[in-house]
Amino acid sequence: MTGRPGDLDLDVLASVDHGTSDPLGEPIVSRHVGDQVVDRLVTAVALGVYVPGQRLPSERDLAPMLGVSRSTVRDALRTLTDTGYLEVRRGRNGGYFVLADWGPSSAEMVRRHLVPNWQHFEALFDARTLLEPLIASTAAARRTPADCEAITLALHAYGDATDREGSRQADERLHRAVAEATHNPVLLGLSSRIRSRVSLNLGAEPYSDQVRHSALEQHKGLARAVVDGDAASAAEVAGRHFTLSENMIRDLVARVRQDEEAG
Amino acid sequence: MTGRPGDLDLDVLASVDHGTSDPLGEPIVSRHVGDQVVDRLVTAVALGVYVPGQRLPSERDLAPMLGVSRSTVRDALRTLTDTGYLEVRRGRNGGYFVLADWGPSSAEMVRRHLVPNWQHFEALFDARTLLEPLIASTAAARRTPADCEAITLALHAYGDATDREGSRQADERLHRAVAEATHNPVLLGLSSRIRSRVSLNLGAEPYSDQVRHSALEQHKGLARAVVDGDAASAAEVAGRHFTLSENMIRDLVARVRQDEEAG
DNA sequence: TGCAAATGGTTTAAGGACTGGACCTCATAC
DNA sequence: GTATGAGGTCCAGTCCTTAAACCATTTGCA
Repeated sequence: MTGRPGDLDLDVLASVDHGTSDPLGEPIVSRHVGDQVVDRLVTAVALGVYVPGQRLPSERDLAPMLGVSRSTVRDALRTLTDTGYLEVRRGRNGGYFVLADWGPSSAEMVRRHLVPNWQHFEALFDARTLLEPLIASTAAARRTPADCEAITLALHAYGDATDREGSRQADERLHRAVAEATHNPVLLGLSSRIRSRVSLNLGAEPYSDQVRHSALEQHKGLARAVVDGDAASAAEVAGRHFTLSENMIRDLVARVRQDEEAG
Repeated sequence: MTGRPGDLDLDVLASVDHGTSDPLGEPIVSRHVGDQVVDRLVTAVALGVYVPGQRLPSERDLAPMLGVSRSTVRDALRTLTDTGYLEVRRGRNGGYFVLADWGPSSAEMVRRHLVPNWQHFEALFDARTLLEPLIASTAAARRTPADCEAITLALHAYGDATDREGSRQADERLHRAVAEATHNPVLLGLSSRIRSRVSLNLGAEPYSDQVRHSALEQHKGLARAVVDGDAASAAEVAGRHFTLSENMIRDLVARVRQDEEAG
């Protein structure tokens, strides 16, 4: 998040990575409060807390929510507006609105974010494909009746979703419900952060009726396995689910790269 | 790391946790550069990069290493000295020296850090007991000849270690070598951070000849399984290994708590 | 029709964190 | 005994952040 506008998020994994090699050695980058606000807002949108077209809370409301001054919030919102992620309207009923087009398959997005950081994403997807099965099986082993209810509700919401936005929100909600069933805050945070990292740079994963259909099936399978307490099956389904999504993104990037070489 | 001296590290998991619940809502805490320097230094010692009695690099050397000004480094070193983690000597051949006693079973340490944050540790140990088997089995599946060599060397170093400090360093090295064999930076960072979080608040895990003996056996088993490419066995050994260490710490805290109630 | 309200936009003063550099003090190796 | 390599002190300047007051624009509603 350090950097010129139009260049958000080169430090993919900054929060997940770092500390990897020896503790000294790597220079310290100061995390300005302003940058952190930008991060939070982007994450909120990435996770579907605010959907395209929706109005964010007003500057005066966000400031206390985030525990920073209004000026700082303004800076962050300004950055996001300049970058083209938000639109600002003045006057009563004005505010900052999430723009629709920082979406998924925009080839521009892929070219700007995915391709240059592809090795980060390789690592991220790989980790996800390893971690999510663990989370799923742990959830299956530990779920309570309340968890089962939440998972079931989320699953139904996913079935009911009609558009991409709805699907994304429901997807987030379901996976979150599963992660919550592990009753371990570390795993929950991990899963949540990985998911936001992914969707944050993708807007959303590739989407089509066919994809949605198989995702729905997998989600059903995942939910059932967790609710049934079948850890092995939960892990297996989760593995397939995230491998599928990994492959789709791989294809997407490959296509864009081909276009790049061709054009 | 925000806080009065003598109270380092109340935010266990801050880097592993956070982002858990909704992205807004939680107030932003500014991560001063100075605090980050403290973090790095503590981590470095926790991971055994600098051992008790050893001299840290001079202020003037640390500044460029960490990419901050000397004044900032001084602040951090000052904090650590005030807290009793470092000792400072002036004059030629002076410098900051790691003190011996912010070690392990110091009941004071346990009382001050472990007990008040016990729920964090529960979560942390739980996560570790879940994640390390995954890391071990992944390592077993992906290890290269070079990895095997590193693991074998680390194992020998562990066998050769005679004192607690040596054991700790060798332990760190072995587990790191295993994590490296996953060839996934996310997992490596995760494992590394969890380990530093643990040893950072413990100084070291409980230690005795008997413990050392069974740990050595487990380390041998782990190394063999990874080198042999036996993923299932690697996971199983890792699970037992970290469960053991979890239980030892649980006992330690239980004892201190009893003393507290009794005394 | 016009005023009140809600929202973004602007300005300013003050405090704090960091930087960078100059200079001082201390202990010891040579 | 002195040069050297450490920490200790001070300071001017920059940038970030806060806090608070006030301006400008739109819209709902009386």
